[in-house]
Amino acid sequence: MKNKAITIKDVAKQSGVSISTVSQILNGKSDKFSPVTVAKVQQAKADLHYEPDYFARRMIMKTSKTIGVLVPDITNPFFGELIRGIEQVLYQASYITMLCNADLDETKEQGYLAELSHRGVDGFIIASSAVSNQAINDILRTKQHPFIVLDQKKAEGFSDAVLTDDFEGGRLAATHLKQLGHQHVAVLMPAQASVNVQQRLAGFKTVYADADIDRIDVPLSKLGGRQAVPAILKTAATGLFAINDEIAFGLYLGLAEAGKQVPRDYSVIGYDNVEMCEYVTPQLTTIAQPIFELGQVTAEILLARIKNPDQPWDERRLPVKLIERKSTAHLN
Amino acid sequence: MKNKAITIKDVAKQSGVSISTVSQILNGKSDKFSPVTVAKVQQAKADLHYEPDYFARRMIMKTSKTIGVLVPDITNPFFGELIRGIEQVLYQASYITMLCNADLDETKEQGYLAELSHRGVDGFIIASSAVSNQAINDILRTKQHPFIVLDQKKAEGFSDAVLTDDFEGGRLAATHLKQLGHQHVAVLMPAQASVNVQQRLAGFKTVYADADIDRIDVPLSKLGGRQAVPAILKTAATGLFAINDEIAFGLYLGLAEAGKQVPRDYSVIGYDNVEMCEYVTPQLTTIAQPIFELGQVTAEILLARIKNPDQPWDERRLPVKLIERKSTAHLN
DNA sequence: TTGTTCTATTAAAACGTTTTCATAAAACGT
DNA sequence: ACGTTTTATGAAAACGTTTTAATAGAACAA
Repeated sequence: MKNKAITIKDVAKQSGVSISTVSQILNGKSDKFSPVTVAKVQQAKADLHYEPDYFARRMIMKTSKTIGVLVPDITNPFFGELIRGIEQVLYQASYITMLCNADLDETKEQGYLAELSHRGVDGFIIASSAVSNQAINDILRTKQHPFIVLDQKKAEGFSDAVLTDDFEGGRLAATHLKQLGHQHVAVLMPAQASVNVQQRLAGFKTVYADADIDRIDVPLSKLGGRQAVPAILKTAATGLFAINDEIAFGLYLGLAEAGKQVPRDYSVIGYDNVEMCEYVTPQLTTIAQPIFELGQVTAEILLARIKNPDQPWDERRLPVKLIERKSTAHLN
Repeated sequence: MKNKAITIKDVAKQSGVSISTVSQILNGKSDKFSPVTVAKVQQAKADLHYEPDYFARRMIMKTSKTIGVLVPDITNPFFGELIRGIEQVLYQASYITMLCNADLDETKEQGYLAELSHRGVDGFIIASSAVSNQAINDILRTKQHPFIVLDQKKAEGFSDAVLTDDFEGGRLAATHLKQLGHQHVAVLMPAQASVNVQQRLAGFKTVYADADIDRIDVPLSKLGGRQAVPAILKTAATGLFAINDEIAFGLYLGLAEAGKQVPRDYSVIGYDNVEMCEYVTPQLTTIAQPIFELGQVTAEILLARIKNPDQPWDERRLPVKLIERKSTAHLN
């Protein structure tokens, strides 16, 4: 770590000029200096393999070229894909991604948020629904950190937002099920869901009456879906709307364990269109979000805000579509 | 970002003591000062919500309480689980994880490595097999960064290492297939595989003769497995050893597309025991690595090395076991 | 009393940069 | 030839900490 680190002073000495000359030349102000001086400095830099000290530099610059990204569950491939999108544009803008996995633990999430703030990241992307508005206000808003939170309907116009058309997604899922003749359906989602998930339900309800919907509380995981099956069997539902694909995968196993077949006994439709949907049997019908693009757009908006903090709030809404595969069928 | 940031100077002024007094009290040297002074400082700190500037502090301390983690493909649930393990112990030691996703791109990987080094992370965990020894030497070894690379048989004893018993894993897979009566088998793995993958093959070969093995080159992805199926059909193999679960999942789809059934027509066995194995139909027989634990141990070893840079090299080998499920069956 | 050891505190140096402002030399205009 | 602008460079201030060494006073020992 401390292999007698070489500093700007060494470069200055080696090239026979002053420290400030070196600094300026190395920071793009070369045209203010004579070509020969510039050359000497470049040479010395190369010879010594000099790299400016990150911390010293940032102490003055007040910018770290780093974005903090907070996800709730890195194990969920949805977030994997999202991160890929985010990272792609961040990388090109030569920002580095500081990824933190809250692991569905709110305390941990708060801790990371504080820690990231503390470390002076230039901006935040929060893909975690557990984080409270309280925390956002305390840590981000008051410190005037640029940030953007995903999966969250912006209640008030005090931030940028990128969201997918969750309402339409819910509606799409419902009409598909209805068209297949399912009179009674169950929707599987967490008890206290994030706003975007609630939107899906709202859209769903434009098609099915409350009386025809059984809501079943499940955590957003495969295990959640699997364990929900006994509850499902008690209902009259034949169509199952899993609020994300993970739950749907769990349903597959739970249903199989109960001796039920998809789509003969139950039609199931997921949400997200994770890559795995295509590889599971039967292939999962689902509502596709443009996950990778979602990540890209999010990063772009954040970068834009950092560059120009005073621009008007931006809101981007991404489309959603039904992908019909083999897990839904006509009721007979 | 710069809401007239409050510095240690403000705290000093407010509590009527000197800067250095504040600094020392806030850094655990409280017992050198009178209780009343300590109280005043604590109070002022609380009142002002003072937090020491990260960069100023690190400039002197030369330690960032940060570990850089490099993974090749964040989309692969194996790495998701691995990261969870790593992060769990790092978090408890109040280190923060700086996660970078190389996205199977070697250039990007190098770039991240350099950038992380540049930013003075305290140590590296490299779970990426693409990174060359060349790069490791250039960036890590010469700068004396503590690091540990996973998925890599340590060729020379110049670093810590944690590895799973890949050789045994391969052997286990092979004997299972053999016991089921499969005379001819195919193994699916990348053309130039990392050392750990090669070990799996080596173990596999202790059971099957070269003549009975068809090696098929595939990338380590679902798509890879799927596209390998035509090649498989041309061989006499009835048992399929996918070098990781992702490939196996791909196989499922590819086989189905070719009108073949698992395990009736082909027995397939995977590697890793990713959570999804259980949720896929038929459930995937696989070689289980203790993924989460692997992450934990890795982080622990790295932390130990950071704390005590001169301790002898540590090498940990984790066990592996066969998980028999529904994707393998007796040949008839 | 007087020298000596503690005790509580602080001034100042250091960390490695960037940036601002001053300055000497050179070029220019008349 | 003389004042004025331009050009090339460097000295020093700043960034916000931690750490080291110094200091004044109190407590103590003889």
